[in-house]
Amino acid sequence: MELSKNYIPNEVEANWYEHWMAKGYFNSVPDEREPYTVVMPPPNVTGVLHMGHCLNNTIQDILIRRARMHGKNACWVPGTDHASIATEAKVVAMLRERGIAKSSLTREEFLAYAWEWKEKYGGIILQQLKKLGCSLDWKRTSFTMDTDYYKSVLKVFVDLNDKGLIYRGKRMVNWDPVSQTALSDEEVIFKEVDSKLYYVTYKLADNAGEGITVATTRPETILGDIAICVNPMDERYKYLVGKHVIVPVINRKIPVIEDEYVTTEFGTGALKITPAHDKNDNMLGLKHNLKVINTLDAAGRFTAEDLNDDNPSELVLSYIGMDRFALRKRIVADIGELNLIQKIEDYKGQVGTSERTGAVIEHRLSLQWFIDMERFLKKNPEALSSVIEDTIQFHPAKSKNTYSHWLNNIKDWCISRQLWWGQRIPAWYDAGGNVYVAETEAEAYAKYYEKTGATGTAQTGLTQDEDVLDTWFSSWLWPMEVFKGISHPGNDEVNYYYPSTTLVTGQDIIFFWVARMIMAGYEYAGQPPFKDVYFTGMVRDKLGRKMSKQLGNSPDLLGLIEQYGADAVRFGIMVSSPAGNDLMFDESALEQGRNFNNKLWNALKLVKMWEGRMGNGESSIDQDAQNKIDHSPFTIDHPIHQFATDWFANRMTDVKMEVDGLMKQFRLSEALKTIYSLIWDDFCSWYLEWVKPGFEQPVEAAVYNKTVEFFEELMQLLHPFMPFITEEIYHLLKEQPADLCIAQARAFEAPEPNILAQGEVLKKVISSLRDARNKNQVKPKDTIELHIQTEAADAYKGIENILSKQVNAKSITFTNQAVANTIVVAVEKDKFYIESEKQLDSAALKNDLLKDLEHQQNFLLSVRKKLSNERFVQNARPEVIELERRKMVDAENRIRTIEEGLAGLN
RNA sequence: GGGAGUUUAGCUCAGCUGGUUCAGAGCAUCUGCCUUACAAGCAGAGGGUCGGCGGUUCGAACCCGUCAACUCCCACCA
Repeated sequence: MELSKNYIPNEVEANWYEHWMAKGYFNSVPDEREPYTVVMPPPNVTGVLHMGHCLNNTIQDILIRRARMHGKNACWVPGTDHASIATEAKVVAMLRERGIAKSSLTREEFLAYAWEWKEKYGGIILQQLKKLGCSLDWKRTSFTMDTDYYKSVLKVFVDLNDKGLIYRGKRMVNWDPVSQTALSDEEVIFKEVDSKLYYVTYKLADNAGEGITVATTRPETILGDIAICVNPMDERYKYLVGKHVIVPVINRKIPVIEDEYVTTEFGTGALKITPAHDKNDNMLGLKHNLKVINTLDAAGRFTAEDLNDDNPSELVLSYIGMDRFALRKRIVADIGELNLIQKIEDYKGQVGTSERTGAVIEHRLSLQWFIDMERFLKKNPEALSSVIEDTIQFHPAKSKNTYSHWLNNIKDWCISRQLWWGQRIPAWYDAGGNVYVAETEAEAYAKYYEKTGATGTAQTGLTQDEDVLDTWFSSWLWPMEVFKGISHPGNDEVNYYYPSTTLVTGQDIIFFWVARMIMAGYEYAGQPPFKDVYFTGMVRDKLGRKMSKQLGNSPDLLGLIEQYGADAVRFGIMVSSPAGNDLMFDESALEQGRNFNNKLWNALKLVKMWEGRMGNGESSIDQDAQNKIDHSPFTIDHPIHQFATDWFANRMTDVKMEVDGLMKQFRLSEALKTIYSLIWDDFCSWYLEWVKPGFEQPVEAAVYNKTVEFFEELMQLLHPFMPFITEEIYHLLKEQPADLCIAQARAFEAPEPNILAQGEVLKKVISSLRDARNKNQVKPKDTIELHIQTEAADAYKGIENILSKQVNAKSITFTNQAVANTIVVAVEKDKFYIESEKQLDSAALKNDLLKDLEHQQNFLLSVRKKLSNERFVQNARPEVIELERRKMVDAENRIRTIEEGLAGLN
């Protein structure tokens, strides 16, 4: 079979994915094996695959594939989140494009459009994950508005309500005037903006010649002012307390009150109170029993509905319908006309914006549903302790701080949203305003009848709450409800798969999602939803900037997969991905991945070449010796390739152990790098070169078989990271009884340290000799004669053939003394003399040796100094001292060698 | 304002319990090679006062103090 020059991923990848799917490898059903469960953080149903998803899902796939290959029943559940605000916004935009206003539709009509949209575009992102190779159990694909899921959300709402953990109340909430809904505190993002601080004077009601000046960033709210507040300690304003002032433009008469809340240092020390539009003002308003005058409607436009008592002027009436920002400008101008603006300062302030729409949020007094978080936590103290005590392990652990800080300062969770797309709140109201919370309308009526004594079947008299629930109020049930643990509690699936094993998610949703899943887990399952949480950082561009549409710096992931192959993309993102830290994405990492693919491909080509010309002679590998604990391969009696195969077998085991350790610690990036280096350096650069037969020479059958076996194992080790090419090579290597995807890792014994050490010495000897050749301009093609001065000549005879091949020596001889006019190389205690036909530049050689000599002498000096330090000898551990002694001896030997070399140079 | 983190080669980062010749890797750079698996490659090399200062210790990239720079999270002094 002819293999192409380079590896071409595209076709291979699609075929393998199809094959795996056809074989049903990704489908999990409960069995006697230990489960390894991962629930995918459900992306927004409207989402498109981006680098963050790529990182996140690659990590999950690595964990899942590795678990699948290590005897676990691996189950990775895909799905999407209905994302009420984001999706509703998209649907509204789509309707607008079609010339349809949301307001012209009924709820049912709108939802029909929304579902239509969902069916059409929802789940594109899941399809894209297939391109990345994600081994998801597609049969389990879930959606947070699936019928059962929907019911489970209502069930939880009703349950929490029955338990008294939910309440409805008129509170100041974060209001998004664009999507016109309330938001939870977590959905508000504060941004620093340049704004102005306006100093506005309010004249005294009984003395227009005098006034009090306040500083405000929001002059448009002046029309809702109900008091001026000063600090009781503030001598400047003492005399004004109790008097009245006139609100500019609206001419409302309001009192000057006092409260310690006011800071004397800020602005003028006088604060205007607008209880309808500011959280703190609202708090003060409640405290001082002030009236609330609302001046903005749901869309953030001026409304005069509350101003009837003020007999608003034509001017004020002309503001009606004006947007808050336009109104600000207008009012500043109008107050300016009245000469009541003292000054305007530049001011940097924090402004809350909506996480979903970016709109500047308003504070708005409205009737909303809340969860009483403090009580919830009191009932479920494990939500905090499990993380602190590592029942749930966070990786990196530093996230524990963030987590516990949030829980310790928890605020009530506003769970109602003034939207249509989502789970409609299962609360019904009668004409008297009484509320009936029930899972179904029928049950609500039952309660209604019971309470009111009304009879009949006519089911009228109740109206359902118009609002839906916060998206996170459904996703916090995700790890349970994907196995129907809420809708069908105690079923076999949830019993088997829950708690899930590992959650992989972004640091940014630790409060939104992770914390709440943990809380729900304890409340509804009495168990944490997962054992480990791996937090990924944010993917940034190579300049460290966030990826954003505006900057145009977010790469087209599918394009990258097309260009480099999915394996290369996976490699690229993982190799540059330190756990828990942000990742600077650089396309050059993908190139590295592609090059790695190619390297693997070429190693395959080499091995396949041997297949055709395998020697039929006696094996030079003693198969039995592989199993014996006889690791003195430097011995002459051993066949010529014994050392190479023995060494690599041990080296591979060594790496497997290391990788096991790294994976346990979730150090995936390092695990990958370790495997990469095992394959590229140890396998390709060393092992294959060592056993590679000369040009057109046959290869020993035993070496060939060993090599194929090694190659298979390497593919197995790498498969979770780069599933496609490994499966491809695995099958091209030889006829396989099964697929790599489900191949089970073999048990292995700890490697033999001696042979590993010998391998390292051999590498070092080869590198040093090559370096010496290089430095002395001995061309690669020029052969040399190598003389070795060693006490272990026998040992070198076992690897003579490797050595001579690797340094292009036509002869190797052993000697007891320095060889004149040669290049001297010292490795450990052994000396190597390179004899070459090339004229040696003895001056340069001498120079190099002198430099080395100086370095060694300095080193020796420092070691001797250390050893002569009594306190060191007294305090240091014996092995440390022994080590220093050895260093000293080594250095002395080297110095002697160098001196001999110098002498030989005449 | 509070808290957490980071600072090691030109860049991105490892460096776990203070002690191997420990100052590392990848990328980039330089030198030499089109050597029949691979130029998307091979063989080598150079490059760092481990942010500054002080301390603990026989010994510090690592522990402590302090200063500096940067990052993130939390918190609406209008």
